[in-house]
Amino acid sequence: MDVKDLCLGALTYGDATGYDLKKFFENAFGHCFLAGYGSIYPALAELTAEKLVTARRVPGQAGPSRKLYHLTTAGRRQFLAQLETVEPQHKVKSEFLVLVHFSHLLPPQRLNEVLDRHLQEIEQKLALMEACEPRKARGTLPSAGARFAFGFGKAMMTAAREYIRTHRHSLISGGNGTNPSQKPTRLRKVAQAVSRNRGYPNA
Amino acid sequence: MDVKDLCLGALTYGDATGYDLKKFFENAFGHCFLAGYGSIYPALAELTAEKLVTARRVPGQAGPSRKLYHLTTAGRRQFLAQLETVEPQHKVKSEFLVLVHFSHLLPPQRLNEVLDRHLQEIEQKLALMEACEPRKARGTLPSAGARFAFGFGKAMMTAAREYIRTHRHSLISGGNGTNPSQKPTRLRKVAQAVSRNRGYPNA
DNA sequence: AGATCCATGTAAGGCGTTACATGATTGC
DNA sequence: GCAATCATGTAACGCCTTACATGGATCT
Repeated sequence: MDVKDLCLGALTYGDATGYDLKKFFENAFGHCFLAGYGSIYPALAELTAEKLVTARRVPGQAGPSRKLYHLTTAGRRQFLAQLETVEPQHKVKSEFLVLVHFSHLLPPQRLNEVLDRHLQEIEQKLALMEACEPRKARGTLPSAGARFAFGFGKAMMTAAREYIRTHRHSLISGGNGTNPSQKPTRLRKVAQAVSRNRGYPNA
Repeated sequence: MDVKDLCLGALTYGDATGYDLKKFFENAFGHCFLAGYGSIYPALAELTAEKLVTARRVPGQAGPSRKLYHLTTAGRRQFLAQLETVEPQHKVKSEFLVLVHFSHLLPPQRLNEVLDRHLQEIEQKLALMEACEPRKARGTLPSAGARFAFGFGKAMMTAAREYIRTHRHSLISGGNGTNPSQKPTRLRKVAQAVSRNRGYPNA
């Protein structure tokens, strides 16, 4: 599932410009799938070439010349097929957690900054989601799926916030800083602690 | 923060081979930062060229010829500097949530499969984490940071599981399938519902 | 008048993923 | 003997990110 598919999906809700799509992605998928203009416009060009969408120029109007994209029947069919065949992955890439993992190598002040900033970001995103909540916002997205995905995001962020709030003390109390007085952990032991790992592909 | 940095970080725990590093990443960062051999070996080669690590061949021994990597002083210094300067991001890319968002376009059976499989995966990862829990596993990683990062991952997965369990009914009850009887949502309206979006970069 | 929004694109580069290639050793 | 584990690497490809380039319209 790439940006092209996401565009097809978004266009099931109606015609839109590349610019609209970006905004839509921020509102509807901000917590689970971001895409920038640098991905969207090339994606739309390819989709047009594949006849999965059609482009219609809308010159007059307010603002600069726009290009309204429209989902074709083939495009809709392809999207539905895609939905049935992709294996739904859920990946987290968190430099934040890596940093925290190594908090014993961090100056306490920096650690606090990192923690505070992360809490702030969570608060911010939560507020943003609140603002375009499916049920009450104008231009509602009423589908049960949209509500579920939204609620999921909110649940995750709330849980993250709670965890940080209730556990951050454990990071600061355990006298850290530049103190190298711990008996070194052997990496190889840790690596082999759990042998047969089903669940992680090679590559 | 890329795979190179992660390797430096792991090597603060002691010397290791590329193979060990992969295992270590799975155990310690499986829930927040995965890396495959295709990233790790090139990363180690570059780090060696930059003199941030040194490689020592260990020929005899059991198994094939191994290369033990060792963090140099410069490497350690660079890692510490990195920890202080990187901005800690936390990104989620979830095709799962996208799929669920569009559940009204999915056959109910497929939806259930997707949900069940995701629950299964959560359960699996939870079990895996349980197995290499910092406190009780051999080769313990005793740092408060490691415990925090671990607990965070567990909290997220538990929250996800609970959310899916308690809300999945809302996806199935609302008669979906191939029923196109809803008044169409205008995408442009949704896109513009929340205007000034602080928090998402352009690009 | 200046900032911000609307709007569309291109180009290079970065980084990771996937697939391929190889081979010894250990356990069943 | 066969499968799995240990072990190291390469090469191509894919996809996104970042930066650049441009310009009218609206709001303050």
